Amino acid sequence: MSEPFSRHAKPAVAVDVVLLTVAEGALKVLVQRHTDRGLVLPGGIVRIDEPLEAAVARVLAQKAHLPDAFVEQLYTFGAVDRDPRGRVISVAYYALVPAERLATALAAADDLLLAVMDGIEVRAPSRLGYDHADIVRVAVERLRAKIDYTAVALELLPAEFTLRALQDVYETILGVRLAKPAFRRKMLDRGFLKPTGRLETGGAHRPAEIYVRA
Amino acid sequence: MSEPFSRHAKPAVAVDVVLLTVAEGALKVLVQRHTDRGLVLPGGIVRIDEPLEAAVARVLAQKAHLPDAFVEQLYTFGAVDRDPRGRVISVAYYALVPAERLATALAAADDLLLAVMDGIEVRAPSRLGYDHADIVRVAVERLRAKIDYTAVALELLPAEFTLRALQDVYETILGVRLAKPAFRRKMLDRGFLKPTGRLETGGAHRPAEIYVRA
DNA sequence: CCAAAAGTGTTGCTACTACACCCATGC
DNA sequence: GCATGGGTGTAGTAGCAACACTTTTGG
Repeated sequence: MSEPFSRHAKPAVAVDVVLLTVAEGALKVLVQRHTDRGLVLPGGIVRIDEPLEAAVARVLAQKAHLPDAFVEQLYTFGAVDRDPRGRVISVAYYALVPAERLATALAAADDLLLAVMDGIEVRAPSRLGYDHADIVRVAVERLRAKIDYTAVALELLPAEFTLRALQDVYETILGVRLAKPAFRRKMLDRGFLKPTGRLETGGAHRPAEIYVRA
Repeated sequence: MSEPFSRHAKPAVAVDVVLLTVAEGALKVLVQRHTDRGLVLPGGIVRIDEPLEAAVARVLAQKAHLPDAFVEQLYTFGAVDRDPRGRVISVAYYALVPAERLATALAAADDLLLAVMDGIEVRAPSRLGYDHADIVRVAVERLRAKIDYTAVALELLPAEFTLRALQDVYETILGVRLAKPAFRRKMLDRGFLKPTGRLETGGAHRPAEIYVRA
């Protein structure tokens, strides 16, 4: 692939990934320790012959050992001074993954951790570098908006789940308590879910039915 | 501003603008004649020290003599082969403008014209170059989605307008006929509109009240 | 008075909320 | 049996669509 418009100095193009998951009743973001910038989102420079989605997949595979995940483009951040090293335009993506799928990656890489969200702000353990807190904010706002007219929440759960688990995901993301009967009926009416007929076991109460994605 | 990551070949970054307007009962998009690519969207390369929104404003000012307009980021298109001259990543924006504001620009520049939309596809007078038809499709889908939970439609009308004119804009964009009483009440209940008390004149029928944005 | 379009009132349906209740399990 | 959480039924309400109707202008 040739290099066009080479008379002008060019910005660098990066992708940054906001990988969100729900664990222990909280929304969390995958971040990585950066030597002199504190915590930052996983990301990387887009190669000259690499599609944007391929760059995202590469970042996810390298950093989080995730060969596949739900990924969607979020927004492109292009402020001139967002990176002190020079002009870097970042095409941000967000990814949704069930918490279980991150366990091995977190155990293997000691520079990765899950930062806890407090509403739409990253709270623990510290602020993010660059404009990455802004990017996370936009990602959570997008997720909150999408959650109640699409089935994206299912990306945060394993293949089989109960309605209670799904409701917990909604309540965690939206930061509100929802009424159980209304939630049940809304979800079932939409047709995103399919009952398996099988039941959960182990609780000291009536076992819940197990659902899968329709 | 320095140039980081200069060991690698970099993609060029461009902005492309989908400027939409409603005129003569049709949704139209501003396009420009390109010497060897047919019709294309107005756009330009982002300068090394220029924010993305500034590049958009520059394009709109140069091409359409619009110093200000409603503009929102749409999506970033990064397919490797989308431009045969080389790797160009395009951050697409859409803009909404009342048709009257385009009259002078269209009269002055003979390489600009308004292509007519047929649903979400550009119809007349011919196909667009590059992947610009895809970009327009995404823009119209976004507009259709936003129109019924935000006040963006008002950007397509002059400062003062009647409910009938607003309904025409909705019907044109969505491609459906709407019921007048339902439309009236929905718009008024939302609080986007403010009645002026003044009435339209001239029609051979009861004059309509004039509204402005709330 | 008539045509045309603006604007209103009324009814019925749908969807969501709130609340009360019943069901199945472990202990 | 009791505590716990899963699951259902029902009644009230808010929003929206359909339809019929009234109002105000020009001719």
